[in-house]
Amino acid sequence: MSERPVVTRIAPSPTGSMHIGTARTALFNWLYARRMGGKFLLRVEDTDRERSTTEAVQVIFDGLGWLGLQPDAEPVFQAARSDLHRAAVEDMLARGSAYRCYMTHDELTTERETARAEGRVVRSPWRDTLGQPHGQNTFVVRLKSPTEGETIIQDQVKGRVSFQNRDLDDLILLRTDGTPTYNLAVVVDDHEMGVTHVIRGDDHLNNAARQTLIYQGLGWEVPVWAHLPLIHGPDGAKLSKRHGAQAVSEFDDMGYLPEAMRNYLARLGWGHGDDEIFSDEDAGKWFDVADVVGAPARLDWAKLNHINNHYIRQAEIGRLVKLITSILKSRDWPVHDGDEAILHRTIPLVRDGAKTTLELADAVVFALKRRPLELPEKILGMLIPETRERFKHLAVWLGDVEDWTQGTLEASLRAFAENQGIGLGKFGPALRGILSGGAPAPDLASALICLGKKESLGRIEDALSPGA
RNA sequence: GGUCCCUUCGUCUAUCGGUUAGGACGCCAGGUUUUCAACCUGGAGAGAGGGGUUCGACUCCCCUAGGGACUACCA
Repeated sequence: MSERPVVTRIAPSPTGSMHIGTARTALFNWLYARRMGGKFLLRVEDTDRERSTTEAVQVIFDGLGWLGLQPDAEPVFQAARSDLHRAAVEDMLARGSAYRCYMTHDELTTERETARAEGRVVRSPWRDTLGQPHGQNTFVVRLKSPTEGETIIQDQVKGRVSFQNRDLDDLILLRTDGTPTYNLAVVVDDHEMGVTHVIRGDDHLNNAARQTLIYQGLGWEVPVWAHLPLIHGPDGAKLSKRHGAQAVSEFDDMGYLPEAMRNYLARLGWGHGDDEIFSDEDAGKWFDVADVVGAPARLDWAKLNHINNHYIRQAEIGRLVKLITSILKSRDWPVHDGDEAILHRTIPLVRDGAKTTLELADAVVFALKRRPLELPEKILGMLIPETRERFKHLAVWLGDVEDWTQGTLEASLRAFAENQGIGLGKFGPALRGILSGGAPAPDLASALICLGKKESLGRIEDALSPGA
């Protein structure tokens, strides 16, 4: 289409939270820019000064940063560019593709009602009154859009979409206070920023027609459009709070890894053959907006969990140690100095079943407990005299194990069971209980490794001492 | 009301006129087993409905139904 290098952008407005749909739109823009060797830009649509606090803007930066979707240039702030927007309107006025409309609010309301009743679009009487002198000075500037013919959107996702121009009204470009409206600002900014591909939610598909008219009124080249279907909740309704999460930060809080989110979000509305788990590099090589599915996709927690589990298994242990430590601290769990080493050997042994880092944190607390452990009734109940006797032998038996490793410990435990003439099931549950204090714990050999020899024997000893 | 978009297993998708309609998640059954999980094996499960076009339609066209977006001097 265009010989220029590809430039994509994400243009969120600072609302105080970053919707997961916005995140996916950002991802697709980012991936497409990578695929085409182009640039991915960020524009903050902060023209609503009420909501656009610095905190709200920061939420966008944080969300993008967490997801690892860094823009390739400094962010652009829309509110700072109103001079540009106004200049563009002046130009349109000069070209005759825009006009001043002096309708009052009341007149507008009446016109809107009759227009609706007549099944047509709102029309301003000022549209064809050239250079009309007027007493009052309040006016808006409207786009003088064609009333015949049709406007075609060649959309990369939706295909060819046509609109009858008679159905498109003369939208307002400049308000009575002289500030630019959204549709105008978007067009001017995208043009100014050199955006070649507008990839955004399909709630803007209708706007694309109007914006095309603005481009034409300005004599500018229309960008390539790609309108992505929205993300819905598991029930098919628009994703909202009641579906569990909506904002990017919530996914972070729930223990999802950014790379898992990227992988999952990429698969939501897009596919590449049978590939399910893939790297950013692969996605960057494969992704094409033209391959995006046209229908809205539903958020599926089970699948997200599965992918997150995959990436938790892949993650570097040191990184997980940091993540888990901060989760524990946020839960007011007393993290001690030596705990980092414990986490380093515990995480690899318990991560396989963790769907989120929150679950990983749960899986790790048994190893972090301090002696003497408080044993729940259920475990105490298992410690009948016969079992206590057996654990005395076991303590000695394990005390003799020099090589405190998985294979050796497993063999040792089995040998002990055999030596006692019983099955592992006879004392395994009780042993796990006194080692973990009732908290979730992995298989016995793993649990022993997580705790280390000294701590393991200590916990057994505690359970056997009369005071326990 | 008007304009526009969407419709393959429960979910995400593959298929781009000719396939036993494939994969993944989930689910069910079995195996393994010291809890939970993980893991291994197997299984059930889909083209919204109706018309066309065609030798042949999930794929192209039309209608219906059902979802959704937009319809602000909000973005």
